[in-house]
Amino acid sequence: MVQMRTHNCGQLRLQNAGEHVRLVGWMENVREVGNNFAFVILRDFYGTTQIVIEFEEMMATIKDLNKESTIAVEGIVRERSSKNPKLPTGEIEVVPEKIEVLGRCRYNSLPFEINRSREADETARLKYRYLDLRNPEVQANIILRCKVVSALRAAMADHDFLEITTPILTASSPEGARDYLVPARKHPGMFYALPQAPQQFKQLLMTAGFDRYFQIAPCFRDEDARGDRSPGEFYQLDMEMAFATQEDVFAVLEDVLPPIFAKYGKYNIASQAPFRRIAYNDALRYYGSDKPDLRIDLTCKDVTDLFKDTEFGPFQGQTVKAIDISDCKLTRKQIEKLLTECEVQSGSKGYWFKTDDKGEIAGGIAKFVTPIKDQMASRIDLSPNTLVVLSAGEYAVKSAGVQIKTFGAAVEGHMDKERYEFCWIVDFPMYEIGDESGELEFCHNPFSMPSGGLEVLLKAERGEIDPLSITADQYDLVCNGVELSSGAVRNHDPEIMVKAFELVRLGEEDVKAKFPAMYNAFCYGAPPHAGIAPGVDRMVMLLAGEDSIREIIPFPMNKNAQDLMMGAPSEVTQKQLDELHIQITKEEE
RNA sequence: GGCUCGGUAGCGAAGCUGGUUAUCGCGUCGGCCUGUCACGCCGAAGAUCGUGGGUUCGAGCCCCAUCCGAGUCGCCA
Repeated sequence: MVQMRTHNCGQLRLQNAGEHVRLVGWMENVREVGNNFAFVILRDFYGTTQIVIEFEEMMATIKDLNKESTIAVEGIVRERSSKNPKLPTGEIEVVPEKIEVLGRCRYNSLPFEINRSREADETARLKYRYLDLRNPEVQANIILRCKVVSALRAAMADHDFLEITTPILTASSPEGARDYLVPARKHPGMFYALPQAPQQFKQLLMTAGFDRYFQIAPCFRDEDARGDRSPGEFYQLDMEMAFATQEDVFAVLEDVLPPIFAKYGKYNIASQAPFRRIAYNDALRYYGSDKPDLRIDLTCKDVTDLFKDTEFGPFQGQTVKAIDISDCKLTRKQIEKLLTECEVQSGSKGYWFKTDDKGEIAGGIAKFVTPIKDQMASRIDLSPNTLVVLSAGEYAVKSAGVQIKTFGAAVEGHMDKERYEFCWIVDFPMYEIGDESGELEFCHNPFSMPSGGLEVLLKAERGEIDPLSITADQYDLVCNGVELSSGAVRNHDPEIMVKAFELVRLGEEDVKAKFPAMYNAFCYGAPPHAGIAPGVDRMVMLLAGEDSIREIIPFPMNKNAQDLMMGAPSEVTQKQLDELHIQITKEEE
């Protein structure tokens, strides 16, 4: 009985010299040196090993093969006469007695070069993802993902969480994103939906008496993609705890995440527990964003009152925010280029001035700042060589947020990239005035417990407080400016639920109609519970230091939610459609 | 759907103010080379410049339309 292999390609060392071995793998490269002399690089999952071809007969076998064919090599391990210290197996080589072809690569030109696949056109990479993934660099991200998922599972189990799977075919939910629908064969005209998150199931598990639940949960949302958002499907570390508070949830993740970030992250410095808590309103006030990047030391200051009597048109009667950036060596041209970048992203114009070597105000809108220099200096740092970037108007806050991230990354000395900075954003508003309706609406989701419970809602109902001032026990986990996760203390009390709905002109019937299972379940005695669901893909993306979420997904779809490799979505047969009682109507031209 | 950027041999790029034979690197094929390791040297093949129309004596380059891709906004509790 012949073994497929005795060793892998990353394994052999000098002490193996003289052993008879059998290796298998892909023929990565052939370096011919002389007539009947060549080096073949054999690659498998574990590494590469050099094979020396010294005879005519074997040379013929090799020459007959295209690169990336799979072969088996049987032979003797030998100490190299010229070693390569850069390679783990660089001290040895294998002298083959027999070479066997296992899987012929039928093409002598590949859609891209394996070891440079990351530079190739993304469409080609996705279509030939199985070749792209042969690149050890690309493979490394998937390996990292596996390790991180295992570590998360182990850590959650350590904290006494049970992994419980929840249905993939479920009911369409009226809240949130667009659902993926699945026609029900046995129920003409009816549909299942793929879950946007196991939200309701996990809350029902709490109601059922499970104390700590988690799941590496697939979630499906039919929304457009982004660099950090995969279209269609993604994974969450979904968790929920019964009889728990916000701080209980924080404590679990503050315990689970830092060691994993420290061990698997590209950068090995990660903030430790407790993570900073920043109120939603403060996050906007100081960072212009509800997902601040705390690696950046810049904050924005309100200078609206200083420009009360300004002659500068764009600032007249507007909110004005300023960001002071010390020790800035950017030229005028560079500053304006960055400002333009910010404008594209935030959709509103930015302004600037700076202080020169002597601390005099110069450049940009200097003319309008000089008269109020002293007041300005009491508000922000105006020491020499400080750049001040400003934004004004309705979107001043958001614009300032973009400016902080852009200039923070561009101006030297204001951002330590090589670390992971976590923070909790807390005290989210419960309600907001809807853009379209102009009326009070839920700000995020209606499952969250309003801080202060029923009492607060009643006060708002009686007009004693502004409903917009009500906050929810809801929180986001943010890392390096990336929203990793949203969570909340849930509203487990049917009475408070109905009252919360009444404030947005809905009532008990709406709650029952929208969330029948949960509403009914909560009427049988529910535990107070809280949870969160960090995005696994985004976490791995941060750990790998990648900018595109597709780099850490084994088989990603493209921006248009197509799987180019499998050819999905695709048309189906008429028979399939008939069974599902589905008729296709052609879109009119 | 809006905006921005892009599409040039199998792959990655260059291509000036429109000018005659469209460059360069990698890969492929052939030759040389017995210690390479991103091997080296010599040579060759390989391009409807995304597509369609227009301007022009002349278009990879300018104009119009259109397709495809990426980023971003909308959207995503």
